Amino acid sequence: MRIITNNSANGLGAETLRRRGFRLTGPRRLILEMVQGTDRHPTADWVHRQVRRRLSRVSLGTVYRNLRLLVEEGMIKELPGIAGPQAGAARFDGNTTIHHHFTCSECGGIRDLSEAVDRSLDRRMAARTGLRISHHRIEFYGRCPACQARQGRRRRSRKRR
Amino acid sequence: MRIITNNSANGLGAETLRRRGFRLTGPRRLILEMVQGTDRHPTADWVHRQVRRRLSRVSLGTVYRNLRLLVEEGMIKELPGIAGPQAGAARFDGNTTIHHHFTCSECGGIRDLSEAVDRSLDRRMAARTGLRISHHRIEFYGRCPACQARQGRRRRSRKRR
DNA sequence: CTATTGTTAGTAATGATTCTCATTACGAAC
DNA sequence: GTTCGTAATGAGAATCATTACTAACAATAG
Ligand SMILES: [Mn+2]
Ligand SMILES: [Mn+2]
Ligand SMILES: [Zn+2]
Ligand SMILES: [Zn+2]
Repeated sequence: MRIITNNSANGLGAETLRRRGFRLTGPRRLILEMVQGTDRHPTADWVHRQVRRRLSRVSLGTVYRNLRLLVEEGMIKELPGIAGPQAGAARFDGNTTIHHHFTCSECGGIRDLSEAVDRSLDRRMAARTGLRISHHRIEFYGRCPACQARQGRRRRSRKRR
Repeated sequence: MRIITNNSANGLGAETLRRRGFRLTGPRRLILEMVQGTDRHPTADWVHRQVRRRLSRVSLGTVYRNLRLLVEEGMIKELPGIAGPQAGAARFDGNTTIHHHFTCSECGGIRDLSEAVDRSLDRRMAARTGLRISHHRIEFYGRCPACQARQGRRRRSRKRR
């Protein structure tokens, strides 16, 4: 067979790739694994650094190219810009289920919130406005525990993303 | 007096400027007016084009500088990245009240939603997660009436922002 | 008047992302 | 296994949005 044998965990992944005739190449598999294997909603740059630890020759262009491809295939998602420090860089999410986020307005860290999504909100809003709504996402903001710990001082300390 | 005489409508504006010792200069006033005078959540580039119709020599740098300043002063807000086409450019909002948005996933247009904001959601979420939440914003997605009109065909037609 | 501070236009510099192109890896068919 | 068409990649140029820097000017304080 010409595609992957393992990776059966994320069934959709391999299946989608096969259907579209894509190969799960070395770089591509690593990129997918990195995004799926973390909950930090990484930037392309972070993924690149991680991938290079295993395949040192992978280029940043390949990382972008494949991230976009994987998003298109629905295997990962892209998080529309986040407020706060470190804005301006795309972030990716291996968790493709619908869920909301908490963003620390100080360090820019993003956490998944497991609370259920209220589909009825879409219906109600649609009814009131006449708009056709496909979905919604809620972004919560505040300071994360870590940032609350190191009180006031040392604010503005941008942390690597 | 050394500041503005009119512009009393958006009281906070003039007041804030005076307090901080800022002047409401020509370029600055126009930039503020442009953002406050539209509901299209414009990009810096759009504001620049508008301002130039009145003061043709205003530079893009000045627009950015003042947009950031006005955001810092709380006179306008910046919308953290929006999904869909035309992502990647900051958007500004003259409506400083807390409100939610509807974004057309096809043309990228953004509409204000006047529905009330549920502050209790913050409290409930905070209680459940232990996070300290300052606020939240909800982004609804779908296709706007206009995009629904010109059906299927002519999709992917990026429109100027 | 003179020093200080606020503002600006113009332009160079950045950071993130996309594009281009020559090269390589694969898989299917001889 | 050699050949051939296509997918995928690395390297670097190009593009876009944004910021930084600079020199000149204007308003204000003393
Ligand atoms: Mn997530
Ligand atoms: Mn708005
Ligand atoms: Zn934090
Ligand atoms: Zn639309």
